[in-house]
Order: sequence, then C-alpha cells, then structure tokens
Amino acid sequence: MAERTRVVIVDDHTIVREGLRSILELEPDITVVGHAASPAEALSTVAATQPDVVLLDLKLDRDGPVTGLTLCGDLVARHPAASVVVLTTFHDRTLVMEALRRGAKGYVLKDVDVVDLLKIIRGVRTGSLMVHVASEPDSPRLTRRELEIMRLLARGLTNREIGKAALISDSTVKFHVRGIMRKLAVHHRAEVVYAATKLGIL
Amino acid sequence: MAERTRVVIVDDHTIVREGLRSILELEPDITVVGHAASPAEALSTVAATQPDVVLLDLKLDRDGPVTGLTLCGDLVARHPAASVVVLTTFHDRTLVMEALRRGAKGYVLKDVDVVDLLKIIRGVRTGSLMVHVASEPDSPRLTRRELEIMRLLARGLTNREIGKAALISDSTVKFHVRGIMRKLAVHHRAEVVYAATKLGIL
DNA sequence: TAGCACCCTGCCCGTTCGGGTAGGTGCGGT
DNA sequence: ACCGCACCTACCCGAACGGGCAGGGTGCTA
Repeated sequence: MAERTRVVIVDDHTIVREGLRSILELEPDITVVGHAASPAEALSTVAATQPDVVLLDLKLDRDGPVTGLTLCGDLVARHPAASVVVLTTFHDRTLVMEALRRGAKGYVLKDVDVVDLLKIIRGVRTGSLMVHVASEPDSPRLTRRELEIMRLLARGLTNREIGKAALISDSTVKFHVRGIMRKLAVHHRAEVVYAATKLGIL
Repeated sequence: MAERTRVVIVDDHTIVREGLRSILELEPDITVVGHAASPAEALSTVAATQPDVVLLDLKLDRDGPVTGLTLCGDLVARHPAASVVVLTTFHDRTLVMEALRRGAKGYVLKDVDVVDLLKIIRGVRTGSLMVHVASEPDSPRLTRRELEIMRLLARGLTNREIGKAALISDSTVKFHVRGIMRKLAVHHRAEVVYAATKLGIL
C-alpha cells in the first residue's frame, strides 16, 4: 500500500473538523484532502477530491441526524468508491443501523479511542473491516408533512393552531398526528415530543 | 507574559479532547496540562495541575448539560484562580447565561473559528475579556415532585396514570402539572417535554 | 408565632385530544 | 391501467386536558 488513505471530514463544528485533521495528519499513511460543514459542501468536496474515506458526522445542524442520514445515502449513491464512516455522538442504536442501511461502511462514536478511529479508517480502506448490515430494524420514516406537523406540535400548538400555520384544516392535522403517533408507536402528543427527541428527529 | 497559558480540557469525547489538544499545542504560548472526561476526573485534574483556563464542555453525558453546569459551579468555587470557559454545541442562550451565572468567564460554541477560540483563551487569561453577568434570568427551579411528574408526563402517561405511578390522586397530578407549566411558561404538556428537553432538565 | 414553600385533594367548566369511520385528490412506479 | 402512497377533509364520541375555584396538611425558618 504505497498510496496514502485520502480522507474527507464532514462536520458542522469547526473545532471537531480541525481537531480531527490535526489528529489524522499525524499519521503518515493518512492524508486529509478536504472537509465540509454542510451537505452541499460535502457533495462538491467529495466529487472534487475523490477520497477513500468520508468521515461523516450525522448531526450537521440543529435539525438532528436526518440531514446527515440523507447525505450519507447521497454520498453512497454518487460515490460508491468512497467508504462512508459515520461519526456520531448518538448512542442510539437505531441511528447507527439506519446509517448502515443507507450504505455506510462503518460507524464511530465520538468518544472512541483515537487508536480505534485510525483502525477503523484503515479497516474500511483495505476492506478488511466489513460491517454486518442484516437488513432492517427500520426506524420510523416520517413524511415531510408529518415532520412539519411534529415540529409545530412540539411547540405546544393545538391541532387548530397547527392547521392555521400549515394552511390545512384541523381535521387534516389530526390525520397527520395520528400517522405520527402510529409510526412512533405512542398515544399522546407529549410522548411524541419525547420519542422524537430521543430519536433525534426533532 | 513569559509563562505559557496552562489549559485543562474537559470533554467526554476523546476525539474532541485530542482534537483540541492538537490544535492548542500548535500555539507557542499555550500548553495543555491535562484533560478529563468526567466531573470527578476534572476536579482532581484541575486540583493537581492548577491551570489558568479550563475548557469545559457542558454536555458531559447523556443527561444533558446539567452535569456540566454543576461541575462549572464546583470548579469556580474550588478554584477561583482558574478561568472556566464553557465549550458547548448548545445554541441555547439560557444555558450560556446559566453557566455565566455560575461563574464561567466565557463561552465558546463548538462551531467557532479556531482563531476565535484562541482569542478567547488568551482573553480570559489576561483578564482583558470580561463577561457581563448581569445577575440572573434564573432558569426555572422545579421541585422534586414536579420533576418526577414531568418525567412520567414525558413518557405519555395521562394524569390518572401518573397518579397511579406516584401514588397520589389525579387532582394532585393536575396541580403539579399546572405548577410545571407555570414555571416553564407553557400551556400544553407536549410543550413541557419540548421545553424541558431544551433546558436539559429531562 | 407567623410566614413560607411544598405537598395534597376536591369540584367545576369549556376545550382539546385520540381514535374511529368514510370519503376525496394527485403523483409515481409495475 | 392499476396500485400504492402521500395528502387532504369531514363527521362522531368518549376521554383527557387546561384552568379556574376552594380548601387541607407538613415542616422549616425568621
């Protein structure tokens, strides 16, 4: 292996980006060829640099991990040669599974040892580290509308008020709320907020 | 200023700790004399190394920022010579105010520029950077009972069910829920969960 | 001793919610 | 052309909620 492993870092926090770069650049067989703070930036950077590994933070903004998950799928689809390694603070197993389901080659919790991180980067690069994907536990997939309703719901709006805000009737709001509750397997709107927060959807 | 600024880093994520260390060690006038991942470790490390600045992440575990806030107060109380700089991902203004109220000398959002971070570290060290504390906005103080009720409420229990669980009547539950809502300045239980999560009380 | 904070309970009332049924549209894939 | 899915709307009804009221009690502290 003469070539150095080319890595792109995607994280919205400058400190994490720079910190990771500092760590990785100390390794002789690894080089950081780019970094990005947003999905758009990530896609263009990866396209431009064609890295071996993309270190991807799932939480790219205050909207939770959805942004990162989506980006993960996009990166895998457009750049199958690059191995996406999910970097996250979430201890939530469903999130990890969701990322793997979308084609991530590995995942790293942010409190891992640096040595382990390096091991994983080298592992996915050589292909010696294979992740067991095992099909789906399928975290609930909310539609656009449902997400919108849920955010308004979390702010304490009544169905009627949500209807005003979303320009739909309160009957429709109730319809969507039912959908949300069914998918999250809960029965009260307070629990919706709780579950959504735990899953990082909110 | 002949002496180098001595810094201790407190963060539960190894990657953030090592990353920060890598960044700071590049500066000739700054030296990282210790790091910690937990409150206990932080207190002993700070006591042992007597740093000028403590970089403190508010979110030290999955319990939210309460752990960090408490530690912030403890550090300030036991080591008034050390300047605590709060490092956090939370964009929430109330959290920052709460930290300052407990004696933090400054705060840094994790997505700041590295240059700004260095500026702040040097600022608190020389005392040229002074934070306006302005007394208190006082984050709401819930009683033991209210906290207990709130946690059950978040799980989606009805007032009646909460009563069963807490061995009190549903009338009393409603009494406490009213108290919670009043203190959080909200009017619906879904919003209670939302507000409590944002404040890290849950 | 009085005051205060916390805790507990009951009743009222109008509003909102949760869940059910029973429809409608439009869009994208097989 | 058909199916599935997201989306929209309307009706019903019992349960739960939100916010008032009016009272209990304890324990600690000034």
